[in-house]
Amino acid sequence: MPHPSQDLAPERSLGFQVRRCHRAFDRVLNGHLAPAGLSSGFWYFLRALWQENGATQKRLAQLNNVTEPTAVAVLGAMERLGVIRRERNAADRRKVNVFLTERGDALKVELMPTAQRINEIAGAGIPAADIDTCLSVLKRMSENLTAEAARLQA
Amino acid sequence: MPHPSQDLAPERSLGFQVRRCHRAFDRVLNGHLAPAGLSSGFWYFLRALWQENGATQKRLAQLNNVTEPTAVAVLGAMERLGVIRRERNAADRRKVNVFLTERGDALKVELMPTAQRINEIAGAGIPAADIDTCLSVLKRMSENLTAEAARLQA
DNA sequence: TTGCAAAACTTAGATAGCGAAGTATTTTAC
DNA sequence: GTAAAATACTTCGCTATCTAAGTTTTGCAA
Repeated sequence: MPHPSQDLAPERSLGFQVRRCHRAFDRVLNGHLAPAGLSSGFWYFLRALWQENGATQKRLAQLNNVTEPTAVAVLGAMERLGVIRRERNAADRRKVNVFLTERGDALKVELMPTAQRINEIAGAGIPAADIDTCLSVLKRMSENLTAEAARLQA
Repeated sequence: MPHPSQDLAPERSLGFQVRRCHRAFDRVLNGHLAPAGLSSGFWYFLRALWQENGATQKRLAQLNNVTEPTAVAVLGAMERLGVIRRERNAADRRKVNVFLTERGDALKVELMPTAQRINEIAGAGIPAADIDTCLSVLKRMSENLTAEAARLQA
């Protein structure tokens, strides 16, 4: 029987620490993006588009690990701001392809160094091997939990 | 000079993997709580109250790593649902102490095993030593980023 | 002792995320 | 060749989160 206090210790809880770390990343990302008039939600879609310009909304949602309604909302805001352009696919009219505008493309040069800097700040003073371990644990946990979410759905 | 594709690889990005993992945790937590009529936002406040029943809202926000307006919103919903009770502090009338109701207290028995189960699912197949490393890296990153957020503020 | 600063909470308005349900288009199956 | 199923997107309504600004209460200092 574990000691009662262990049951509750958030320090030892993966869920708690992941959430806490996510909130910290999000705050810093927003803090760096706000001066440019951007919000953290844009970042992940921009990165996906720098890799796959012209991707469909569904594809972008997948790359980004968000649902389609979220993608619709964020991409709508991005379109209104003029960083992307949406184009109905001629061959399959169910699809919408998303393209960066000139302005959206230009943000890459501006934002990539910022993102790298944030990752550097986050990892400051941590051995590279430990960071690699952490990355692979996070990846495996995401997979485990995604499988569980699918199981719950069914 | 790193290879261009490395710049963008989300797999290697701490921010990306933390966010992805957080979303996965949140989905599974919601999936387990929804049948009980609860949402994931309640969980962290309930756990804090199981440890410090009667804490002030400010204290709960700190334990939970959220801002005070967030605490107000979530605790308001919890009060409407009848799992907590708010009481103006007599000695210092600026403070509001938050207490679990009988119902809120009873949720502990129901929910703690669920939370432990979710952490077990997340960590399935991962060596304990790697999980410990991950936990300490996450903690350190949170600290690094919180310091940076404070620096940005100033 | 009064007046100003700090503390704790609240309100207002915004963004990001979700599930459920709806629409239009394409594919599949008979 | 048409009906049903699947796909891609959208809409709707909700929760959680933030920042900025406002209120009330307390404490400190001239």
